[in-house]
Amino acid sequence: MVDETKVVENPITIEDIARAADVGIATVSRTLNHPEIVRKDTRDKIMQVVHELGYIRSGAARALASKQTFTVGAIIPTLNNAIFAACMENFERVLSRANYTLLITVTNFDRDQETMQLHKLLERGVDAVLLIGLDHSKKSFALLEKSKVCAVSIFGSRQSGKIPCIGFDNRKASETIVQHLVSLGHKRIGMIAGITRGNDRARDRKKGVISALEKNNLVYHPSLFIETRYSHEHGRQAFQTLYGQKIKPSAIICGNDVLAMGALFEADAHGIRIPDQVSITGFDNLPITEHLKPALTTIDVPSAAMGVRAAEAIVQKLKTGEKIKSRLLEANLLIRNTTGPIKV
Amino acid sequence: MVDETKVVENPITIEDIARAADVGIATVSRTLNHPEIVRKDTRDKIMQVVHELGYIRSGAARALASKQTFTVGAIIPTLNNAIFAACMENFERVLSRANYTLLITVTNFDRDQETMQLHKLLERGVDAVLLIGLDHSKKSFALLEKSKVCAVSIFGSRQSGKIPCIGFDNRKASETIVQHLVSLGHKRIGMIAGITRGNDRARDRKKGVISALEKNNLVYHPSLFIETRYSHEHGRQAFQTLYGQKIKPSAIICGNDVLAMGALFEADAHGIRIPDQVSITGFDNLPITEHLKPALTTIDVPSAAMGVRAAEAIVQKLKTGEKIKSRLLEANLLIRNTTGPIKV
DNA sequence: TTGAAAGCGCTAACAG
DNA sequence: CTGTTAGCGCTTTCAA
Repeated sequence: MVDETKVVENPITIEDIARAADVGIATVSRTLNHPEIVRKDTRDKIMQVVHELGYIRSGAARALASKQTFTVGAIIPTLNNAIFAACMENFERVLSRANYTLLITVTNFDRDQETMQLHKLLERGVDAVLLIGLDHSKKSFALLEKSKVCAVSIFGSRQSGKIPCIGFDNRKASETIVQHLVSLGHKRIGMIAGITRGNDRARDRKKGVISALEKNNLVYHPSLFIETRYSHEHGRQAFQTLYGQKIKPSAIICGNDVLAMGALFEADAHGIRIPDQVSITGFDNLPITEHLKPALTTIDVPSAAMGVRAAEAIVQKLKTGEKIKSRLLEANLLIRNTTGPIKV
Repeated sequence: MVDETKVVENPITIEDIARAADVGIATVSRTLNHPEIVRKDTRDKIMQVVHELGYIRSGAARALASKQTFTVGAIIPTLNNAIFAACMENFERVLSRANYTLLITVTNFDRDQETMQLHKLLERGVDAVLLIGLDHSKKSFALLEKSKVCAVSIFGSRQSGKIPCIGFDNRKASETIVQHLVSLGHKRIGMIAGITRGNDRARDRKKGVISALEKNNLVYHPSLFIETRYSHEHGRQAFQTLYGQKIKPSAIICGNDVLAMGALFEADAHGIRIPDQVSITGFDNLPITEHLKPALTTIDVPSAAMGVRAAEAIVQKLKTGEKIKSRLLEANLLIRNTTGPIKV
């Protein structure tokens, strides 16, 4: 704790302002928090002093006295996927406008990590927490319940009873993909899924594919279903594995766009024509996918909307106490050029 | 402030622990902060109670009493560019391991916005601040100076005297690109630059190109230099503009990879062969660029390294008071397949 | 409208 | 090694 730099970080306090403006500290506090209940001239005088002295309020003291930090925590798997980054960007923007600051922590898809992060956020006194999906550790749920902190989940499908969820139906979206493929005549369908353990979104996407397969009386070939981490490289590798099978799938559904792009790249590298030889689908609709050639058929996940809605709901709740309602947004299939009729 | 939900957020306090463990509150505080100076059995007893009661420390009270929040703020232009997202991911990881939490705010390349965000972070009592580049408002610098908060800048080139900078030489990197192009015989070189106003990185990259052009006795055609926002769409558009000129450039240098990809997409859409008809270069080395076909020639910006180094330096400084040294990291040219010899 | 004063929950001397 | 106590800077009754 030896540190000459942190001496008197922000020496000037509300008392200094009060003294300089010749008023009581309560009045200063009031003009800062509820200007309308302070007479205009005292208020003006105070604000002038505030600016002159470059006063910066102590959030810590404020939080301690008021039990509010004007801070919201988000616990996300990673920032390395544009889908989360975009979502956070919007989430932050809305929060920021309402004067909240965003605390971000990353779990790297590890639930225990998530629990620890949640604990830390709670210590920091966040007024609300944003979580991804519904798959959380018992301890996390216990913490949420005990702390009674305002919590919202996004990206998830189910209307979990535990915390309100502003998401979309991952499973249904997957089924839409299968339906589309089936309508093109595909029968032997494979999948490059994300790791489903501890990830309800990945699991729902996979389940959706399997159930839609069965609904269409198509056989589900476990050997054509690979689970792998989200990266271009893993997508490429998985594609190679699938396409290396004696009986190749005519269509490959990918758990997200990153995986799909990996598959596309690998196909391209081997001169495999898409969609003539294999159809490929993604999931997320990353901005770049529409520019690819062929443009990726994918699910348009409402990531920005979820970020915005979640932030709005949180701000609303924090301001008025209005309960947050779960809500399912649209996630539509975008048919582009990586899927096509099966060739006989 | 009417809100039945925020009643008794975390009712249990250090006093409850002290009482339940039959010790003084100071001892509880000690076992939580400096366990080594507490006798093992009292410590154990206390920790047991802590876990039993699910005690969560009040960061606000801690901060108020100790003048430390264990919180670091980052002010970045956007999360929508993978280069920043990746950098933040690494920054957060290192901070998190040292028990710091990351506060992220986004400016959307607006300096006034940045100043406001900085002010907010300072109110929140961040122990340190991360900034992008060296181009900040006077007010921002004043705030930094006055608050004496630990600040670090990344992505910048210059060894600014104001705040330590862990970056790389944007200008030199640009010159390398020109050099490469010149060695391939290119003479008529254009550029799709980012908006340089309020953005020293974009400015340095552009300056580097211009000065290298002059060094090589090539003429700088202002009409071949476009400044535009960072997006695929703007890249495409700018490419179209440049390639629509009566005398087309034989090489186009892009201010970042997003712009370069836009150019690539647009060229592709018009059947313009890269690099046969035009050479194109990027800047950043986004993960996807190596998978593109043709793979993008670009500058390998050490974004992850900057995130890690900055976080390490901050943690070090906060722990030991050790001053943060500015440092320039390597940013090398990656010659891939979007650049080739000029055809006569 | 304003001021005085009582905490908010914790850390860090200080004394034992 | 442990307990007592004085704040940290602010919000918020409660009176005036």
